[in-house]
Amino acid sequence: MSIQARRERERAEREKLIVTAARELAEAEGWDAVTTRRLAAEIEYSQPVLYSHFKGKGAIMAAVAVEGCAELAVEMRKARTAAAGPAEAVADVAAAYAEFAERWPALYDVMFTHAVDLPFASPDAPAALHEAFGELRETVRPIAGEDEIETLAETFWSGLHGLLTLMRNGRLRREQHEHRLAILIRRFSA
Amino acid sequence: MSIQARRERERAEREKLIVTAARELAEAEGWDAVTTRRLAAEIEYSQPVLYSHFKGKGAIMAAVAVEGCAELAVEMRKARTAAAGPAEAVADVAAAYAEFAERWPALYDVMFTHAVDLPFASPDAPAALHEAFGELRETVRPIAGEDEIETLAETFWSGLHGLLTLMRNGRLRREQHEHRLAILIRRFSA
DNA sequence: TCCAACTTCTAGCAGTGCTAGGAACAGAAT
DNA sequence: ATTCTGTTCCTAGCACTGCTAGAAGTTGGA
Repeated sequence: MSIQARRERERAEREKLIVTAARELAEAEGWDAVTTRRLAAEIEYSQPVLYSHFKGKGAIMAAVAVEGCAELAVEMRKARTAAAGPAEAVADVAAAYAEFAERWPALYDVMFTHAVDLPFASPDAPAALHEAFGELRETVRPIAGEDEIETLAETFWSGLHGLLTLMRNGRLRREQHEHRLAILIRRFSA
Repeated sequence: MSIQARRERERAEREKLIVTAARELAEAEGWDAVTTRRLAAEIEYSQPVLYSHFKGKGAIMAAVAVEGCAELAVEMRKARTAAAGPAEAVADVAAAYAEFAERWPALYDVMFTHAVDLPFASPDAPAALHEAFGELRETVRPIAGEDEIETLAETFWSGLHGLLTLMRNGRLRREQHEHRLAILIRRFSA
């Protein structure tokens, strides 16, 4: 029994290692650099080992995405609970979201831009996804007015997401980022 | 002279053919299906011909993106000039934008999601890009309040872009689309 | 008819995600 | 101590990608 337990533990560690290596490599050199060969070399195993853990490269990316969602949820929760009031919470959570996306662009991409096949807006989405969205929902709850909360949260999220993605791929003037963020927050807090 | 003119004309036609074929293939089967081999077969020439017109696949995608921007600009202008007033213009242009993105998802992707290397938020961006953004700018001008118009346009655009992209890759509940659009418009028209 | 210039194609490179089949290893049984 | 058995792992290879060098073909003018 014990030796099988050790094996399973080691397997789990290696799986974690794969996800971490993929994430770090993506963050350092972009997702294009994350090839199965390169990733295999990074974890010092051969390619087929990856496929004994994950169905394919997409599944590895999905695992990274889920990890990212969990961390984003933590960041937003910290911002929300530390805020002085509802209006400040909106601003602080938005800032936390933007900082997260700016600090981990590759991670952010795989979470919300790349087409990883994960159930998202549905009950059987991974818990981390629900947690992250839940933070947004709780943040906008006090400023909902007559709007349906869940839908408002989706809309506010879209605003943030649009700002970040369009800026990151060069569609928006970078130096206006803070101004745009302020406009979005003001228009949603009113 | 004349025969050289004919050759240049034929070359231009073939270039147009490449762009059109790429666009149609992408729209029919997604950008993953747009390989240089497939595209070459579609236009009934060999692969290297593509490279005599464009620097690479990325340049072909960029050409499709520019074409898309021009069409989007036309759609938005129609919506804006036909609107009864400033508030209606915002709603109608937003709707036109959303409909465009929904009708041509692959085209929309290459315009604003894929990392085609085109200058965007800069003076030397293609004219079509300026026209499209100009429509957004003119639309929000009357509702700017104390916000800087260009920056407000960027922010409103981000909202629309976020709504469309997050919905299209499954991050948002599709059936709430109209509600989210209404919330965005209301929050920006106020 | 020959030539020069241009156009277009064939064939190939190095890289991708993924997988079949065999080698090497472990622990258990003799 | 040795053989057996089942698992783990790697080598080698598939069909594909974007891209390109160099050969083959075509064209219009001398």
